[in-house]
Amino acid sequence: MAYRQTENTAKRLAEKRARILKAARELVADGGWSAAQVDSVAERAGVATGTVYRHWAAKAELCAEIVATVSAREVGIVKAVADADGSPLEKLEAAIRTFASRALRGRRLAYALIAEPVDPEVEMVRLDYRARLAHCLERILREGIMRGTFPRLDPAVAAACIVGAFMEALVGPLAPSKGTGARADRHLIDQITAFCLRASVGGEGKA
Amino acid sequence: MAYRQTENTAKRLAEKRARILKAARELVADGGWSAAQVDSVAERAGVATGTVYRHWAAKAELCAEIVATVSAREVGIVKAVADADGSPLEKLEAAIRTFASRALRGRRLAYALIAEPVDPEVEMVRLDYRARLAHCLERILREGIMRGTFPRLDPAVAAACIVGAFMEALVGPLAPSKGTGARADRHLIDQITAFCLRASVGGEGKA
DNA sequence: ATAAGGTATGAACCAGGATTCATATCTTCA
DNA sequence: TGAAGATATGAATCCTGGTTCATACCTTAT
Repeated sequence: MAYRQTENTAKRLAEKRARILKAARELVADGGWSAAQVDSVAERAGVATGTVYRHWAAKAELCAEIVATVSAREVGIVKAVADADGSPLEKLEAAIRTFASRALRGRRLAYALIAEPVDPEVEMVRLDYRARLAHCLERILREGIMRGTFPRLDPAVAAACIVGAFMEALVGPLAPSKGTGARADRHLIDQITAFCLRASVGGEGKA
Repeated sequence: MAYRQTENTAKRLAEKRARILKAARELVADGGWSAAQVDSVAERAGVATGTVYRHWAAKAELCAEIVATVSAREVGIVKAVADADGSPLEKLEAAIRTFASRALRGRRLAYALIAEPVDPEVEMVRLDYRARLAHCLERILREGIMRGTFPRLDPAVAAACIVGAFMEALVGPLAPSKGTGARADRHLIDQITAFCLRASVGGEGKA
């Protein structure tokens, strides 16, 4: 035997992988999925086209990983909110506000992750994203129902409704080309939050 | 001159066009967009591939027309509800219930229209669909706000939220392969409706 | 009946982007 | 240093569906 992958090599490999992933994410983040062609990704990452296939068996897997990575981050943040102390009401509000304001910051990427057409394999990861998000909210809702803060609603359905509500209300303003200001963003976030809280609380929401 | 399109010919043309459109719609309705390849559509309609291009300049236009047609029907129904007599609250409830139950009937088609990936050009028509739907709801909300039934919410945002809420809550159960029963459907519709009403009314909703 | 001009056909063509793979380069280790 | 094994390269290839177009067929009006 005259070669055995050394630790260093492994590290270099990993770095290259990360570089490619990052390049792809950046391309998506400012040109949407269609900007992330394998050739462009490779070029931006400074590697040859074929190299990409040394790390992912197919482009769809690379894309799926992007969605998974980014969404894991977002879900993590929302989850942290859900796990923090505070009343269910406060947590619900914080979760929604946090998600919405982050989405409005990284508009193009958020749009790609939330609404832009992708191929089915990637779509599945996206659905999973929503499901995870909904799951976080569902936990908050359950807690609130037990404590009597929220009425007897089906927490699974309500959670899905909340996710849908803020994503849909966000999509328009997120859409590439639709420019908006900080003022409008704030208003939007307030309205979305208020809507979801009213829906969950059933009255005592801040209207 | 030895030929001028006669009334009869025009009618035949129109019929053929309709046949193609119908074939395409049916294919989408049970296999989703990917089942509606030009060749398959043509075959099902009993015409040659090229004939399709005599009626639409590109496939995307055909697809767009399908979305436009079907969604116009749905929007029409919701609009009728919005225009009927009744309190804003009743109308809002009726609109949501109607939409949801119809979607659950034509599951595959509804899924294709609501959630399945399509190419950008068609996507625009889909967004338009949602916008129209939102518009109907917005009118109801405005009326309710004026009458004091609903709190001071931004009707545009709230309408988007409602559309998003019910579509998202519907998508899971609509997804091809996910089988569900009439009982579950009813429960889902009730929950979605209750959610949206609470969000709009802010208290006196039926919980 | 037939010329003139629509309409239909479907096999061939094409575009665009994902994949491959023979070749070159780089790493390790005796 | 050099053989053996890994990795990287990127031009060539493949694939999938949409689109075209030369040809054949139908209608109409004389």
